[in-house]
Amino acid sequence: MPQITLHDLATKLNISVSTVSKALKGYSDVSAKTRKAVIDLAKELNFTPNIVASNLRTQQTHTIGVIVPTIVHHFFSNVINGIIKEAEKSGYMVILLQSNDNYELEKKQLDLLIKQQVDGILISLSVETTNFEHLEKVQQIGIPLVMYDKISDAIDCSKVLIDDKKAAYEAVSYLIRKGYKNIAYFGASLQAHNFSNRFLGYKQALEEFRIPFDDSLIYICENNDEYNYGYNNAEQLIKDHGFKNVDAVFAVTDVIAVGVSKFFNTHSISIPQDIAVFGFSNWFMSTVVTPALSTVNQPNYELGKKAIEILLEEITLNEAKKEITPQKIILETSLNIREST
Amino acid sequence: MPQITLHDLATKLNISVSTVSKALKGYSDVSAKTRKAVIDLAKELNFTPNIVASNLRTQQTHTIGVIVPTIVHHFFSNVINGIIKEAEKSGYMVILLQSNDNYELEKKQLDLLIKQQVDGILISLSVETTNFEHLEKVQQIGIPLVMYDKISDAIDCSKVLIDDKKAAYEAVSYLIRKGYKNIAYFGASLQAHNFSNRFLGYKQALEEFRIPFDDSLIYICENNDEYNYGYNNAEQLIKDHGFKNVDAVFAVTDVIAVGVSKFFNTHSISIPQDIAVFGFSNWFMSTVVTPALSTVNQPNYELGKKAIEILLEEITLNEAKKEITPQKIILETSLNIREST
DNA sequence: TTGTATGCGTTATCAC
DNA sequence: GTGATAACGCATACAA
Repeated sequence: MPQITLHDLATKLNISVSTVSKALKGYSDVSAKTRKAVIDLAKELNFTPNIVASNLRTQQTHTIGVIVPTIVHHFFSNVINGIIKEAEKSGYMVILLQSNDNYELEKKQLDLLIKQQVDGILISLSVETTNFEHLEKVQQIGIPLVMYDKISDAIDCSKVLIDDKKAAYEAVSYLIRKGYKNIAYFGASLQAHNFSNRFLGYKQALEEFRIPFDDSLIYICENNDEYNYGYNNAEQLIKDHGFKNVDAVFAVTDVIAVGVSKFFNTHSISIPQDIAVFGFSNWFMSTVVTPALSTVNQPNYELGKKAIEILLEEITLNEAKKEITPQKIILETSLNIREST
Repeated sequence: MPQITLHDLATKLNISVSTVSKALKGYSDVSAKTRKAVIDLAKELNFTPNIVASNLRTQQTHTIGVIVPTIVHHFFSNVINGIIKEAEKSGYMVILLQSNDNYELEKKQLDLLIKQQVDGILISLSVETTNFEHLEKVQQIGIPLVMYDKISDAIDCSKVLIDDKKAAYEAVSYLIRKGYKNIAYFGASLQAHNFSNRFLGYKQALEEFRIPFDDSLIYICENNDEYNYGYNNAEQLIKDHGFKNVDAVFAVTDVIAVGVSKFFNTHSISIPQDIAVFGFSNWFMSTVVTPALSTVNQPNYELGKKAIEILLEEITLNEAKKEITPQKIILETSLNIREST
């Protein structure tokens, strides 16, 4: 099944390849008659241009690379969904790579994308990433780069994210206003930009309401097993403080919060009467668990969509050799108050 | 930042482009000395071959296309994960597309992948797909095609899947042996290959144990809102039969089962004392809900991994102009018995 | 308005 | 062992 080429069309019509090319690309300097002839024949023979040849010629691949720490994750899979759908609308294909939150892998994958000559790159950083040379390299080569969710201020590029600090602040403030005073913080690695900001939001709320910060109420999960971390540390929390001296848990992810709830549920500690639980992310499951989880509603599909939109704009600018002005987009979050608080 | 080319290396070394190319590709007819010189210089200048030019020349893109009905789904995101990780190991990049269970979109996306000249395609069919010309087209063009999970026997290509009928049969048999007799079936669209087979498995188990099939115990969800379907039809089930005349629910997905459980939990129907609940797929959440859900354990990462392995084999055969013999791989499932039965 | 010539960077064939 | 040359298919500056 040999593919039809411009050359084939040209010989059949007894005209030159360049005229055929121009006709198909709608250039003005082709007579209406020949244009029609070319287009008709192309349709008849089901001609599709060889995209690889075109790529070589134009130095564009109409392909973008996306790096994500984990695919199997309600938040990220929604982001990916947003990215892919929008990209397709604009005729771009998405190459998806998973860094596994591993710095070395992330670095290697950026190199792969560079070699692949993608037109642009979207990345959410691995937790481990503290060195940014690999990202600078992308920029030096001149490939538009946009970060989403897990970003770093060390790199001057466009970013799409939420205000983690503010979101956490609002959640914890809500708890305090509701009368909760001894609020445990169930966090994840402070090395990660998002989580350290959520921690700051927690502290800010305490400060503002003049509640002393109590270090013994802080629990940090350093690995990825959030559910069990939530479950086990809920147990530890009760051991450490008894359930009379703690009246709420603010968890930085819904999965942690669900783990916490599971422990309380199976140990006759009632939510929210004995202890309230607040999550983060509005995962589908948070409505499903009993009692339904109060949580921070975080836009995920929207985030992916916005990120790719900006990237595509920058790709366009880049191809027109115009200056790119990095922008930082902060998407709105809100609180979903349900039964657990 | 102009990329280094073979030509650059050649002029710097005062040798020809073809020699440089051969040296880098390890051809035997290059003296050890020049080979070393070339390789050293390439390393020094950080030369990376232009992959697009190479693609044009070799007619391979080292890219594979993956079509999935839904990305945001615990099962599929795990499959995707398996695919991507394995592909990367072999130096292949994955272009991911979501059909949204829409036939027209699926067709369009296959065309996109053809145009993109991917070396192979992995597809899980949309529920709507009953016409298979678009898949035949892929085969005619000569692009290796492998189906996973949602397959069709109408196309003669390799397939990787589980035995849905057997899995359902085993689950329902287990329930019957445990003493449950009035087992409701909570299914999804019978148009889908998987679900119709699960239904057959259900019926087979009843037959074998001489339990009469009761049409009024069959509930089918035609849309995608599985959770609410489970919840609402649990309600309907109780209305229709009362909870004395039904003692178990076999749901064809965990999400449905979780919806069912939620209804029972919030209406003082105890699981499994009043009614048992069995799910399908071993979603992470099935361990988390209370009571923990018994379910069919379905390999997901493995399925993706196996599918891409076969595809890569076929790509290799294809490039060597060798015959491809389609194979059908059935992966093993098992039962995870937990608290809900 | 149309055609010619050239280049994108790599690879493969075939002389030398 | 090395190099000149063509080819992959398309796009464009320039000539006619």
